Amino acid sequence: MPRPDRLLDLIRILRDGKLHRAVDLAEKTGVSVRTIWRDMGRLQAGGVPIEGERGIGYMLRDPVALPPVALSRDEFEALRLGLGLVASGADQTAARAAVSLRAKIAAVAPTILAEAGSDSFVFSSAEAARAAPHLGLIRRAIREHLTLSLSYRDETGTETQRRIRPLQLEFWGKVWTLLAWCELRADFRFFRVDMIIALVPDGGAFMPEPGRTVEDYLARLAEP
Amino acid sequence: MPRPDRLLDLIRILRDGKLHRAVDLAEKTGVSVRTIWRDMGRLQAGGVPIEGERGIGYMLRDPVALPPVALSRDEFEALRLGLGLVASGADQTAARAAVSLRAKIAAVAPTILAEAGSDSFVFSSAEAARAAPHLGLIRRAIREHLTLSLSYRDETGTETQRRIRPLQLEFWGKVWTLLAWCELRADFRFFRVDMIIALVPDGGAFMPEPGRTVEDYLARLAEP
DNA sequence: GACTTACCGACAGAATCCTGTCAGTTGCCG
DNA sequence: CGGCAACTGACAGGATTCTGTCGGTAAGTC
Repeated sequence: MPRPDRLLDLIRILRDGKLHRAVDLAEKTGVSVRTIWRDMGRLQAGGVPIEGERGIGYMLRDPVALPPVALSRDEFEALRLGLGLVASGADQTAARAAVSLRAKIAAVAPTILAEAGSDSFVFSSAEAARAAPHLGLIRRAIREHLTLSLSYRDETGTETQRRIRPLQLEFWGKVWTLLAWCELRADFRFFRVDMIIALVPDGGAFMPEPGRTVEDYLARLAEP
Repeated sequence: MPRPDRLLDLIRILRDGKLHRAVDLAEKTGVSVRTIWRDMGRLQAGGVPIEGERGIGYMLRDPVALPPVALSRDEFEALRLGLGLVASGADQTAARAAVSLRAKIAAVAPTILAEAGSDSFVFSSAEAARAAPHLGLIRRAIREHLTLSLSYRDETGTETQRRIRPLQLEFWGKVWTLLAWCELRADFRFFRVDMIIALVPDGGAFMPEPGRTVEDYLARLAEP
């Protein structure tokens, strides 16, 4: 298994919030304990809040990432105006939060925009931008157990058509991935949402079946 | 020059908005044209909006990145409340923008948060979070030509103290970098803002000097 | 103090990536 | 149609990264 895939699987395993020993993670992923230590170092350096303790093991503190949004100048002004209104409102908690958020937004506004006078922001991640049009449908399909017809271009450029049962959306700080049961391959598959060419409901729905749910996938990761 | 550094320099060169031929970029960076084509493919795959045209050359469409912000649940609610107020206000332009932004934010809210009920967002980029405390001071120093005393840990873990003249902040979708004139080395240097240990005004200021400005640095990149 | 587990650097070998070269195709412009 | 320049795949060689092994330290728990 290539390293990038293993790193993602390690995060998925750790997301259960439980304690894990390196020796167990090594066994699950088929590498040595030394490599797991290197991997953990790599993930921690990359910002994943993993806590390791000698004599104890590893645990993941719950990370939640808000992907960046694209704002037009009007939207940005509306945001500032709205926060101004809340900041001067009667609700003290909301007012303090609005002040705090306004300060944070001011702190991160991009230098290029501020100085170049550009009229619009763009996604910091092109992948998140490309994924955005599909997220709503995917969420609804997951919620309502709808099957979707997917036109997909994988990383080698190969295009395929398939019918999928969407199970779980994940955001990795830059790209969205969709865990789905793929009927073409009769197995779980991960799809980069930004690499979806077309995605439409195909009129079908599915009942969660034993062996084909998120829990089944995670159980597969969890088994020795 | 290692590839990652070359990729950043290519972006810096292309940011002038002018047309560039691969053969010229190759000459500037000391690699073959084939490598420049590979580099361009890599940058485009990574979301940098470079346009290449046969018989013409390369040009960069202006990218602007809004880095993600950290929001507490209260802040997120204040944001939604504020946008709600603006959306129902008299200013039609602001109202439409608020509606639009609210939809965008709803579209990108992370799955984990929405479903897990977590109480806080975190930066999607740990580097951006670590950089945040320094950005305000750096911007002011750039604007007001203040010298700063910098305590810095480089990528090998080595700590140094230096006096710098901040010139330009750049955001690369995950990390902030600061271009400065470094008085210790008497040359331009790039600093990862998230790797700054401490940064304080040292009471000094500087007048822009020939040979030590952003324009001088860019001119150095631009020369054959 | 023993046990448990994280963590590290050094080394050798395997695997992967990068680069330059080469021959070729593709598309824009005049 | 020719000139220009982007763009591609294949190949060989060099550079870099990854991995496992080994001997070791550090820290938490009981």
